[in-house]
Parts: sequence; structure tokens; C-alpha cells
Amino acid sequence: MADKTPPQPAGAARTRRPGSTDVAKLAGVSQKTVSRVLNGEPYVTEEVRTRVLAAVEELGYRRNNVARALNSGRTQRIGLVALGTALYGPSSLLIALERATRSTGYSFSVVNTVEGDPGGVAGAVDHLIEQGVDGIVLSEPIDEGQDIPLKIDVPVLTFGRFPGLAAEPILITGGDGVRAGRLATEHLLALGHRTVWHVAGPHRWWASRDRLEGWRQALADAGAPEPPVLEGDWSPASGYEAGLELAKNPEVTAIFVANDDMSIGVMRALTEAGIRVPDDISLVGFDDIPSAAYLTPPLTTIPQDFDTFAARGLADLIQEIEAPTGAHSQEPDPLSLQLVVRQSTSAPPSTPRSLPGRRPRRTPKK
Amino acid sequence: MADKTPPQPAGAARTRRPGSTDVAKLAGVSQKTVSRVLNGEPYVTEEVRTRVLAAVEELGYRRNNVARALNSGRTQRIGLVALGTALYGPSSLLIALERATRSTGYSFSVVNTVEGDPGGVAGAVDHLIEQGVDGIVLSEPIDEGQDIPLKIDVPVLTFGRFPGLAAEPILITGGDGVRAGRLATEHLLALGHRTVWHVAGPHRWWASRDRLEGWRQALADAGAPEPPVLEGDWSPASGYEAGLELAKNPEVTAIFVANDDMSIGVMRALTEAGIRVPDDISLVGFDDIPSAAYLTPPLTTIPQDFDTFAARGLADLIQEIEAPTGAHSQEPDPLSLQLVVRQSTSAPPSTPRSLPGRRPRRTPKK
DNA sequence: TTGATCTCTGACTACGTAGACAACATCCTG
DNA sequence: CAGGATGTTGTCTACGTAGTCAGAGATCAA
Repeated sequence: MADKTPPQPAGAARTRRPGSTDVAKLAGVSQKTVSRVLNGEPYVTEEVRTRVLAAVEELGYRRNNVARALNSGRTQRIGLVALGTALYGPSSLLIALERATRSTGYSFSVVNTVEGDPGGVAGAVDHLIEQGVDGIVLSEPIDEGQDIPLKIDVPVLTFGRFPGLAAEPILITGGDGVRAGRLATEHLLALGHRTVWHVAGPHRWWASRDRLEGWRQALADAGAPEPPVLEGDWSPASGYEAGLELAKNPEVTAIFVANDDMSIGVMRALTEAGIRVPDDISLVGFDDIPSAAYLTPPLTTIPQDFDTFAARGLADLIQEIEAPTGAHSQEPDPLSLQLVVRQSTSAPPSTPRSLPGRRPRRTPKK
Repeated sequence: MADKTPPQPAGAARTRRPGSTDVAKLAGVSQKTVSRVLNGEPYVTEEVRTRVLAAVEELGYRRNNVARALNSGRTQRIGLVALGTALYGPSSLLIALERATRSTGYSFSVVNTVEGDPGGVAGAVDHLIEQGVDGIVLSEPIDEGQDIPLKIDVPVLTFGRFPGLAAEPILITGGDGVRAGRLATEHLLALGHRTVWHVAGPHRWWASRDRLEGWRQALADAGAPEPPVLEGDWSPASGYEAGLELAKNPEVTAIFVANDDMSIGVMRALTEAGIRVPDDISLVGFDDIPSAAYLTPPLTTIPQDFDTFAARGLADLIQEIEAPTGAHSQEPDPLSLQLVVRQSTSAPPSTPRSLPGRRPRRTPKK
């Protein structure tokens, strides 16, 4: 065992990190014993233990999880496939997931897919599997137009249903978007509105479809006519566009908007048209973004409990990783669904609005 | 070399993934040759190449980056230490970073620290290093009250200056918060306001301090008096609180708020007090969140170009990872800084407001 | 005393990949 | 046709950790 010192590169030589072997040498024990100490295994003398720990301290040793992972086949890492957007929902979910992960000893790798990139999800998943993640989270179910033919050999967690995903051990969590859509719509109908209009999110998102479906069901149940659906892209700008349309139509008295950001755009468009919220038109949003309570008027909306979803879903996922029980999917949790009533909803006006918006206002600069 | 089949566990046996050895066996070549094909190394016959690729396909082989990393000492992963918040700035930065990473072949691990947790950053960094990341990004510089005594042996990238961080190869990117603060303040002064009030972010954030400093400089340069600073926590709620205070003071005619979310809260408080924006009070925000253009009134603010910062910073980081050149920090980029003027700012009112807010309004529900 | 059990420690090895180097075939140059 | 350059493939090994098993010493019961 000759100690060979490989030729140091001339430049800034980043010294090799000490390994358990180095610690062992310094402590005068075998590498395996160091491993034992570090993993708290039994059958180590107190004296040896302290000697090893001292050596660890002296060398500034840090255990190498890469080698560990190679050996055990477990990386203790979970991969998250997200959409590269700063939208409130996805962002919050990411945060919540990370927070939920902290205590479990797992860490997180994030890969974003560009929306619209066909096969983007499959590519992202491939990437993660090559990285050796122990489980995968698909946070934003999107209909990519074709089934996702994934050869995934790790458990998968999705938020909300994800038809078209062909993966075996699959877990589902998240709120019941359909019920949420119903709740919002029923609230408006109960206030006396003849019907409720809907500004939906992108049709490719299953979350949009769920809320849309809930809205449909509520209208059908109430025997209310179903107006045409306007579709946005979650952004305030798209809400604004939809709002311009809706402002033209004097029949509109109530709108369920699929998220709060679009609601802001809708409100702006209505305001510019001289339409008052909620006096002329009532508005219900979705998400309960932090600023929802501070808009003018404060927005009635439906909060999503990301922390709960994340914690529950992650617990299931980790359970499945550590003790595979085969596919057991979980129904959305019907609890914790409620409307936060603020000031953007009221009974419909007694008289219909006059057609061309009076008091025209300035338009916002881009 | 007897083929030993280890005893399969009775339950759901997750079959071992094929390795390059299995591919080699199937293709009738050596493992090394498989490696060559996969890495596009020269000196492989076209015929062998196709045979290997066929075997790869047949077995559904995926390269194991863990083993690869162990061998090379490089994980091709970058660790991000973030704060567990869904704030627009940090979220956008995260997204931007991930987006910038995609093309580089690197992936991303995220660890959040709980704000206020002393040593949280150090702990997060330790965790990442154990995971074997090749570089670290500290996205939100916070003053933890004590220096961060990090033994980091990988390059570090921070967004904005990060005093108190003791790490060697350190890179800095991000916008010039001081100049941005000046810009906002000067805009308001130029409109004729006697002075400008400031609602700052948390003092622990260096970003807050930078904007604060810029505001101070602008006031000093103009010989304007420096009013007391109100401090929020970036949330609309905290902005609302600050707004309530400011609404009481008839001297206030212009406010620079350190982010758009707080601006929304401030605007709400002013509106409730019957104060008009911008007629009575002018407001400048920071960030240019997507809804800023759709508030009432549309908010004048300063966008942050996260994509550019992220791309530039990441490029530097990766450069430093792959070809260490020693510490070379970079000054914030003075370019790309501009005010988006919308409708929340105007000249000050000619007559001071009467003291007690007329037209009192309802308060928003929690 | 003998052996059985328990405690502690170390030697050896696998994990999957890629680098170093060797072996061999082929082709070219003079 | 010798000598060298070039192309193609394989063997062996390291990377850092933890699992397996064996061995040494101590303790205890029969």
C-alpha cells in the first residue's frame, strides 16, 4: 500500500475531500469502524467512538452521500417536475413540498418543463430517474395531448388526477377541484344570480377542467343556463382580456374566475368600463393569494391548503418508497374546502346595466 | 464467476435496474465499450455502436448518474438555498435559475431555510454539500446576525451582496438595489414632492437595506428631509398596516414601497381612508408583479430582470465549477434598470388633505 | 475445563461508471 | 518490409460507503 500522491494540477488545486478512509487512518481504526460510528451502529467502544469523532472533527469530514447512494441504491432524494412558472399555485406547492420534506431526511430536485413542449414531462422524468431519485412528484397535471408512456420504476405522486399518465405505483393527493368549482358557483347562485359566467384556466390543465366541471354541475343542478366559457392562461393580462368581453355584455352579473390573478385582471377591465364590483357584477376567485384580502374590493375566493396536501402526499410517497405496497391511489380530500367571503360578491342589481359603459376610464399602460 | 441470484424478497420485488454491464453482455462487448458509446467517445465502429444502442433500447437501460458522479467527483448538480416563502421575487428567481440551468446539463437541488432559524443557512449548505452538489446558490441574502462560518469547498453564487458570508470562491450577481431605490425616489421627487416616505422590507434582508440606502441617498442628494422608515415583511398585510399609519399623516404625499405586494396593502389602507392614489398620494412599488399593471390604479414600479441575473450568475458559477479561476466577484449590473411609469404617481396635490379621512370605508375581512 | 454466547473490530467486497493502459489489427511511409 | 502512426477493443482499477463474514477476546454456564 504505497501512498501515491497523484500529480497536483499546477493551478488552484482544490484539495480532495477527506473520506472515511482518511478518518480511519487518523483515528487508527478501520474504515468500517468509522462507518459504524457515523451510523450509530452498536458494538463500538465509547473510547473508539470519541477517537473517531475527534478525527472527523479534525479533518472536517463530511459523509459522501453519493457513494452512500451508490451502495444502497437509495439517494434519499425526490424529484419534482414542475412548470417553469412563477404562478402562485405551483410556487406555493413547491414551497409546501420542500417544507414537508425537511423533516423526512429527503431532499429535493426540481426540473421544470416548458409548457407546450411535447414530451417535456417524459424528458423531465427521464432526467430525474437518471439522477437516481427515489420518487417523483408531478405537481401540475397537464394534458399533453398524448399519453405519457413513462417507464417509471419509482413511485409517483400527482396533485389532482392525471389521466393519460401511464405509471404504476401512483399516488394522488390535492383538493377536490370539482367540488371547489361547485362551491364557488353555488355561492353566487345562492345570492340570487340568474346564472354565473366562468373565466377558466388553460384547458390543458386538469385543474382548470375540474373547476370548469364543478361550475357546470352547479349550473345544471340549479337549472341555470350555461353561458359560454372564457379561457385565460392564469395571468392577470388574460383575465383583463376576458373582463373586456364580459363588460360588453349587460347580462353578466356574476363571474367565477378560476384563479385570483385572473380575477385581478377581470376586475380591472370591469372598473375601466365603469362597472362596479360587487354592485353590478359579483366576482369569485380561486387560490386566496396573499393580496386577495387587500384588493379593492377584497376578493371572495377559495383558499387551497397546499401545506396539508403536500404533507399528506409526501408522507404517502415516502411510505411507498420505503415499504412498497403496490399502487394505492388516494381520493382527493373533501375536507378543508371553504369559501372565504369578502366583498366582491353580493346580490345581483335590480335593474340591468345600461349598455355602453358609462364613465369610461383610462386603459392601463402595458 | 458464478451467477448468484440473491434471494428475492417475497413481496413486490422491484427488479434491479440494468447496468452498463448488462447492456455489454447483451451486445457482446465489454462494459467499457458501452460506456464509450454512451459518451460519444471516438474509436467505436458504427456496427458496434448500433449493436450497443439496440441493447440499450431493449433493456430500457438508463445511465446511472450516481455511479458516474462517484467516479468523476462531479454530480452535475447545483444546490439552491432559498427561504421557504412563496414571495414573488424568490419564486421568480428560482424559476429563472432552473430555466437557465436546463441547457447546461446541470440540475437543481433546493433546500429551504426557515427564516429566523439561526444557523439555518449553514445547516442547509452542509446538507447540500453532503449531497455532493458542485456549486451553491444563496438566493436571498439575509443578515443572520452572525457571520456564516461556512467551510464551503465549492463555488458559491449570491444574488446581491452578502456580507457576513465567509466563503471563498464567491460570485455575485443581481441588480443594483441601491440604484433602484434611488431611481424610485428620484422619480417621485422629480414630480415635485417635498419628500418621499418609505415602506421597507425586513431589515434582515440585504435587499431591503439596499433599497433603503438608495432612498436615503436620493433624499440626501435632493436636500429633502428623511421621514421615519416603516418596515414590513413583504406581505400585503404588512403593507396594509404601514398604510394605516401613513394615512393618518396629512404630510405624506409620496411613498416608495419596497415591493409590489406591500404596495397593494398600502393602497388598500389609503383607499379605505378615502385617500386617492395618485391624486392625494403617489406610490411607487418594486418588482413589477404580473398584476401590477391591473391594479386600480395601475402601479408604477421597477421590474427586476430575474432571467438575466439568473442566466449570467449561473454561467459564472458553472464556469467557476468547470475551470476554477479563484474568487472573482462581479459587480451588480447597472444596465437594465428602469422605472415602469403607470398611474400611481403624479404631482403632489396643491392643497394638503384634511386630517381625518373623509368617506370612511369598510375594513377588509381577514 | 469446554464450549457457548456476546462484544468488538477488521478484511473483503459490491455498487455502476469511466480513466489509464495494454493488446492487437490495420494502414501508411520510406 | 521494418517501423511508426492510427484505429478499435478489452482488462483492470478507483471512486467512498456499508454489508457480510470471520476472527479475537471476554464472559458465563455446565
